[in-house]
Amino acid sequence: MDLSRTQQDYIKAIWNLDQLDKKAKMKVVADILLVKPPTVLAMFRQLSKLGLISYDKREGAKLTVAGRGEAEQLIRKHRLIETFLRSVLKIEEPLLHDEAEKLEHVISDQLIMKIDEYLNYPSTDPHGSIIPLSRVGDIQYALHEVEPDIPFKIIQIPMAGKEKNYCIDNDFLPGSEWKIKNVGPKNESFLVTNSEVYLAISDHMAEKIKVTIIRR
Amino acid sequence: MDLSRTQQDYIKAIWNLDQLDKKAKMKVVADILLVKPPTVLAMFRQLSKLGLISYDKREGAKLTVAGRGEAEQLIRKHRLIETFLRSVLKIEEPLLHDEAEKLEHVISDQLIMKIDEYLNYPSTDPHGSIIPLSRVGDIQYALHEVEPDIPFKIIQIPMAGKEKNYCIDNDFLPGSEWKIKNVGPKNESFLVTNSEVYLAISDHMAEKIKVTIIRR
DNA sequence: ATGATTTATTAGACTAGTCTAATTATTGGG
DNA sequence: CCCAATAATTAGACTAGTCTAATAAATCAT
Repeated sequence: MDLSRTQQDYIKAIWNLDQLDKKAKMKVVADILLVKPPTVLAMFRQLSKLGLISYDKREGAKLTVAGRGEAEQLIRKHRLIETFLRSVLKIEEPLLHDEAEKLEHVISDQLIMKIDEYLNYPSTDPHGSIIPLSRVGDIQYALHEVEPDIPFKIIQIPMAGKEKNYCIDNDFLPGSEWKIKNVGPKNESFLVTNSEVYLAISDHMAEKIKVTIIRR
Repeated sequence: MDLSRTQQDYIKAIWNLDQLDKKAKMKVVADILLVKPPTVLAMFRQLSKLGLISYDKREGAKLTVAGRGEAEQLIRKHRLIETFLRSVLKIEEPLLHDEAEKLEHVISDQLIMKIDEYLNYPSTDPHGSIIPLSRVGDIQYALHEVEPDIPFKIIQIPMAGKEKNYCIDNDFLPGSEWKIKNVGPKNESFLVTNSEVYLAISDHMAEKIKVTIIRR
């Protein structure tokens, strides 16, 4: 969805309160995020408009399914980052938490995938908290965003003419599963394979092709 | 000094141009940072006011000593991060650069020290570029050499008698952090503050007091 | 050296996120 | 049940970073 750092902070605060069975009332959220109530109100309205929360004066803010998804991807990043910094660099609290708090907002899905892989897909963080699963599979990427060797499924190929025929001729079609084997030196082409054939895809095409990551 | 992410980007752009022996003209910087010239002008003025650059229409922007220090700390972080991500996670270009570009703005000095230690103090990054040395805390100045509004930490106060008591009574002690608020008309006294109290220090004392600049 | 092109500057406006001060709603204790 | 305390909301303003459109200055090519 692409939320601002600020929006992410509010979503997380609401999620955290929910975990504690507390209502995300305006005053409470304001105190947590060190802002004033009118600021929170403005942000609640913004997040409602985005379909991430519903807000009611007496119930406080509640995450929608979409909102919870966003929150859990952030929590996932936070906990993977803590696990990583702890295991590699032996970072301890409180630095551990503080750094994760900043890093979770800037580390990409791609890098988080690598970290997850490096840690061998841990299910809990250094505090024993559960690391939410990646929502990969729900998230759509353009083909050129996918890391080499990560298997993906094609969702959509909005092509026409010669390009379309090229895809059809090679069974490079929605529903089929491939992975990137190699990327050209200037990112100008992608060598993909379905473990039967190899196929070259130009950056121009790669940017338009929608895929989703496959979880095994 | 505590620059915004945006300010950091401008400082880095100017530093990079300087490395290529190119003048940091407005148009050029605008194109690099994907903004329009008036935006760059506004930022150049802001950075001049902060004492980080000097700007002249035909010469472009030039980093001051302070500005170059800031730039090099950023470059240092960038290169250490790239080295780290490469060596631990085997991240490759272009992801490597993109992530470092974001991480360098949020990773603390403390964490960078840990990374530096983990990597055993490397002198070059994966591309062979030299990693600038940390400057935090390494250069010692006499108090009277420090610029106004630059925060510093006291290292040593070789005083005795009344002068010593004056320092002790006012918590003006090694380890504490201050900055110069004002300098007397003939450089004969320095008004310093720790944002709680103000204190007058004579030039005679100022010449003996050893401090180090704090860069945050 | 002068007119055309490019670059720099000014003026004024917009957005996101924040604030304060004033007002309106809600709630909980006698 | 009423009123005082607390919470929510409105209105209006500020800052940092950005923009566009118009003007001024510099540079460059003949």
